Amino acid sequence: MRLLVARCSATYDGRLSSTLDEGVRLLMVKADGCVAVHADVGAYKPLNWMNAPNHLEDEGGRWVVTNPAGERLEITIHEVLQDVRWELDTERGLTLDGVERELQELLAEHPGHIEDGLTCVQREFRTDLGPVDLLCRDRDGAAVAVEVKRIGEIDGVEQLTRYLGRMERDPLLAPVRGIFAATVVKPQARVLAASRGIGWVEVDLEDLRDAEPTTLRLF
Amino acid sequence: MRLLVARCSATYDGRLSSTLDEGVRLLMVKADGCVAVHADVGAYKPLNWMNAPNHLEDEGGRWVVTNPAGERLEITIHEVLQDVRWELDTERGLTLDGVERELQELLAEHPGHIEDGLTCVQREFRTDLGPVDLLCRDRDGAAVAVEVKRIGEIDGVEQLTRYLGRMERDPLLAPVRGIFAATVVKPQARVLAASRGIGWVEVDLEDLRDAEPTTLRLF
DNA sequence: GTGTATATCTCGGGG
DNA sequence: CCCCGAGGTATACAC
Repeated sequence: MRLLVARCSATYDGRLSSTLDEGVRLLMVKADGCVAVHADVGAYKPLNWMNAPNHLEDEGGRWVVTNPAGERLEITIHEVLQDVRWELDTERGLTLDGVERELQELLAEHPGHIEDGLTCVQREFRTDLGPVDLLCRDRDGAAVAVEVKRIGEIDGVEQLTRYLGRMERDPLLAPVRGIFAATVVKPQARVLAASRGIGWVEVDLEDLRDAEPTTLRLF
Repeated sequence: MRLLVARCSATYDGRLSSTLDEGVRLLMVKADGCVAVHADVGAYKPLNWMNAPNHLEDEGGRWVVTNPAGERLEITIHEVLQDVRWELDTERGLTLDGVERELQELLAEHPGHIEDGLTCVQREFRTDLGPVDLLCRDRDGAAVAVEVKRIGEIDGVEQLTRYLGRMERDPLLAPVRGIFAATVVKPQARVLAASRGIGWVEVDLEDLRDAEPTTLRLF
């Protein structure tokens, strides 16, 4: 990784255009070639950047970074304050827990937390508009499509609505009810779901984690 | 900005949980207090981070970063390779052109590029599900809701559909036609729009920029 | 490669 | 403060 602290300015032309006024910034070039221009504020997002794969033309006082998509980042370097290189790890070595995936797995294991008497038939049930998170049957054997989110917002209701529209056409499934399951369901999502006859439920991640594995119940 | 190159490991607990194996990484602390752990790959996204506002407890071999939301990032530092501080600019100094905002402004100025004879009544017309980009009238005086996107994808059609549903309830507006305007309209968005009786049109940003300001046409 | 869904998204604006 | 929408979103994954 190359860390260049410099007074610089920049222009970007690609998906849109931007100009960056002269100022002291950090230019970070990673081992994979990606370039980022950081100010001393703004979370982790750089002011300008160019991801790999790209080509960096280092003309000393001017960097021209281009990529196969025809985007172009040009950095003019007015004054160099530091220019160092370090060999860092290129392995991520990062493991995540608690993303939507885990929530979906837990709910597939414990569909009763969504609705009493619900059983899970299939995860990632395919429609031609994308996969439904859970295909279930209720206590009466009727099909129930469940969309799972960590945070339940309006987009998730739209997603479920599209899937339901497709599933209704399948005589083996129809009629299909929809349930929107999330740790939090935002107000607008509740309203939209209700207006479309879609149920919604807030589930507790800790409760799910603490729940007995269903397989053990057989013993 | 503090730039610490170190062999370190980390754990994060907050919106989710993660563990980061030991490795050589860059720890970046910006003037606003935000912390980021960068590997030598992965575009501009850090492996771990904690945005401002937060509190950094630097115990030398261990950093504990906490924030008001109760999130916690703990970094164990096994070996320091570099530890420097620089005063960088905290102004962004960045200007963008060609974002959706500009497209919306240009189309409000030149609604004829959307449909012949169209006039713009209002920008950001409020419905209780959010603002419609442009409220227009066609040559016959009928209301037309226009949703503007740089890239026209399926979500934009869903958005416009929601707004239309609300606007249809307003006797002063109904009936309301919908038009989806974007520099590019993706195939699936075209299909969905068509299936809902929503028109779509691809507009050329360069043409719009080159178009005479309508105010000048009066002279 | 396109299309779709997720993200500790980030960021900005409006009520 | 939350809610909502845009983003050069980035990123992973399926087809």
